[in-house]
Amino acid sequence: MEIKKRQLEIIEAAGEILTESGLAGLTTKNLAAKMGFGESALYRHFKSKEEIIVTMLQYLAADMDKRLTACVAKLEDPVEKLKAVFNNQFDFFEKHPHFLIAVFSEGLLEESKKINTAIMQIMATKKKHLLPVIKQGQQEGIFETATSAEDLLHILMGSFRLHMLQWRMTAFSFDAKQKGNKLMGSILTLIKV
Amino acid sequence: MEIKKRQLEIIEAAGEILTESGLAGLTTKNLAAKMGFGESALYRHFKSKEEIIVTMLQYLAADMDKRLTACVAKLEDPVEKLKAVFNNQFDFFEKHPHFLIAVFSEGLLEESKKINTAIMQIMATKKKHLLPVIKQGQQEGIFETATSAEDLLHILMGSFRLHMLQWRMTAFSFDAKQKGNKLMGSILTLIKV
DNA sequence: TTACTTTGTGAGCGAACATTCACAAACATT
DNA sequence: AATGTTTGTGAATGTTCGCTCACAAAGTAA
Repeated sequence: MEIKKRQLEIIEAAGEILTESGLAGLTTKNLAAKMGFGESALYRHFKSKEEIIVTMLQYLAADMDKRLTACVAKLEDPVEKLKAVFNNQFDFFEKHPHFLIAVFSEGLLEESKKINTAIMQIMATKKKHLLPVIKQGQQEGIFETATSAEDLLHILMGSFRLHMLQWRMTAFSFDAKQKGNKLMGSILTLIKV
Repeated sequence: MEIKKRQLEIIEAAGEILTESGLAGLTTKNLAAKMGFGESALYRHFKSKEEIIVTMLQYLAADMDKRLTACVAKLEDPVEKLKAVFNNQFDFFEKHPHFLIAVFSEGLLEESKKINTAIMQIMATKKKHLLPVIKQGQQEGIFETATSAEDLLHILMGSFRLHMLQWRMTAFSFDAKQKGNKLMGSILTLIKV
């Protein structure tokens, strides 16, 4: 799946609309207006609105996969790895807040089968990177073993998601990176033995 | 705000549609069909579709407020209080899974100002009940004080929300109450001194 | 210059949307 | 039996939706 330059621009515009006006705001009319051309031009680059959304979610999953892989590879300590992963996420969303849809894609659930699959893929990608790190930490005796690795992951991801949601709901009115790193630091302290 | 019997039936039908078909599925046509009458009859009970959604969210907030108040009142121990609160929530959503929209209402964000306000109210209600209990636990030396009460609340609520999301995304395929109580128990153990 | 591909335009399609309105049962009150 | 209120019907409203199509610039390659 290669994404062309113009396609990426459209995807970014779609993300902006979703974040600032919700799903109801994402119409072909609005999207074309934001791109500065007519509605029909959209169909030169995508064959349907559904394809635009699916491509966006797939792009986000692939991008996250790349970022998190690089993030985890260069460190040894599990705690540092986790901190690096979340810091990377905060960085990304601070730079591209319109892609917060990647975190709140539940709003798109049940729109179509393909979209559902793409949403699942994003969550699976995150899990793929974090779970091994947590298990590593448990094996090295750094993290609590009374709670399963899955539950620890659940706590981390749930807290991260709620943090991002509050950031958006307050119209990005606080420093998501600083507050987020502090929060994730607290959690890591809690789950350390 | 008094809700009539027929209005409540409509609200429940709307919740069912939202949970099983998403926001796009909630049309006046579908809603009327589920109620077994024509579209125009809806407007005997509500003056707009927006009013239906807002009333639903307000009803959920009020109902939750009542339930959680009763829940917290009859217990002393903060740990037991929290367990009771979450157990009550699991019970409610097991009985009324179509009202899961109360937890995932972010999907409705930015649909309208009134809807946004109603969503905020639901989150504020939860917070109102849980935060004092956590603070009480900290004062009594039961919960960790290295992490702020707000952060502890954040972890609890974030984990709860993700749990409910996974339950829905897997089509209610596991026992949300049993698994949820286990998860919340783990978290409570983590934050105990 | 010619020919081809890419990317745009603008009018227009049928379908679905929320909402309204004149009207009719059903029901309760007198 | 007569009257008034609730709650339904079914057709129709205008609007917006995603999408198509015949056509035209603009860019590329021979």
